[in-house]
Amino acid sequence: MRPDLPPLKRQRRKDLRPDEIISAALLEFHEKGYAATSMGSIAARAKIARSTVYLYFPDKEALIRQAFEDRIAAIFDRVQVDPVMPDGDFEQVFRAMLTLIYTEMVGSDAVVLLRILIAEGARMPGLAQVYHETVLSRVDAILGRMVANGIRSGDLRPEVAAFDRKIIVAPVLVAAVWRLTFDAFDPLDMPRYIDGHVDLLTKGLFVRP
Amino acid sequence: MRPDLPPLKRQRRKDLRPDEIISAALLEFHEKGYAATSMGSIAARAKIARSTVYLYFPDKEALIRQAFEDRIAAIFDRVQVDPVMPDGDFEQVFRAMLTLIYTEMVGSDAVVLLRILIAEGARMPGLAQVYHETVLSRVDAILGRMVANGIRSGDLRPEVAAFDRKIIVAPVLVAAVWRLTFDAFDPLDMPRYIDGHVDLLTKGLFVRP
DNA sequence: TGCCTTAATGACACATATGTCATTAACGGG
DNA sequence: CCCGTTAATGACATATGTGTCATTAAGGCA
Repeated sequence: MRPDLPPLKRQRRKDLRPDEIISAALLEFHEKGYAATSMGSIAARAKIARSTVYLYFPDKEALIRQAFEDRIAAIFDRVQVDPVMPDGDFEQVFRAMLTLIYTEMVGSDAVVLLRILIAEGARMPGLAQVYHETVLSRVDAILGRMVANGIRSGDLRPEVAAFDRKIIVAPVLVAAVWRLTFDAFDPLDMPRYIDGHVDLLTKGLFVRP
Repeated sequence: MRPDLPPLKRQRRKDLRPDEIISAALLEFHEKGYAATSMGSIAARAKIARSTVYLYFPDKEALIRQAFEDRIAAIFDRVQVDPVMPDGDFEQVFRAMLTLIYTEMVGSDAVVLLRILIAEGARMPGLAQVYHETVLSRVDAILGRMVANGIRSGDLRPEVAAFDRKIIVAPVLVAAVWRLTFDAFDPLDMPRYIDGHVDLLTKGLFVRP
């Protein structure tokens, strides 16, 4: 807890408010869950009056909506800037891609969004659809291109083209969920986990017949 | 909506109440989520007065606790009765095991429990721990034995022993989450999904070098 | 049949959340 | 420096939920 910073000017403050509120909200959501979080506790966390929140967001759903848009956009910005996909060995390509997804998704504070999506997605179809369009289908498209390249270059088995590609990245989601739910009493060894994931992808479980 | 059945006797009714209430609760949880569901709506769904619920469960958490115990036990009962694990081809073993898990977990109405666990697990450590002990570690142990057998028989690569075995079944969890959240506008082709999963496990993505 | 046990109910007191609005006071321009 | 603008506030009216308890009535039993 750092000491109070010198107060900002009024106009500047107003510009920053929405983001301050969203950050406070995400912390609250993380601790209590979306449904169980009240506008009051969000305001308290942001150190403003409850009614002030309503100056910026009509209600809690608008708030979570904005949070999704902002944070997802931020992730894609970061990834876009730094698309380190080595050209060479296909195993390296997979490892790089997965490591990127692991750190961006599992590491960042945006995991809360994933939990909210799973918990409330069915009740907020808009959210689920936006997430599907902006994240999942994009990731799937990228994976699709990678797989196509791999098959063309002869590195990947042609049958892989028929895969539901969710299978390929499924362990990432499980890692995220695990950290949210079970990490306290059964922590995940991330490097080992990633190694296993890459190894499974490249070689499968079986000895060559 | 079937017509009202003849009312049961008083004593018999009392015995059945807890289960009736749990069923009603699971339906409500499914529709509105755990946190957003009130005791009132559960009672309404079960067609009893709200105060009657308190006759059987002290509060909502006790209710969800009981629901977990009952339904998980039921699943294990069903599986125990019918442990069809073919001895022969190891690919068949995996396919049988995965199909069983897929139908029991993804198919059954107990998926709601998974969603609740993800959504509220961090706030209800008891739940998460019970689930971890009764389901996850058991499944992991079974998988561990299968893998050990496979390595001994020479079917599986020895490196697989070092895997975090969550990786092997991760696609199951993703399928469950997908159906809860995105199935409405991007339905999952389950047979194709399972095929892909088995194929990935047995052969990996790569052509043999 | 008619009493007695007890499952079930409805009402009460209390707590917490929401959304609105008149009022306040901090800033920034003239 | 002071006044007008407006970001921020606190209080109000309303709604929804919780847990308890005295009362009711359904049904088992003599």
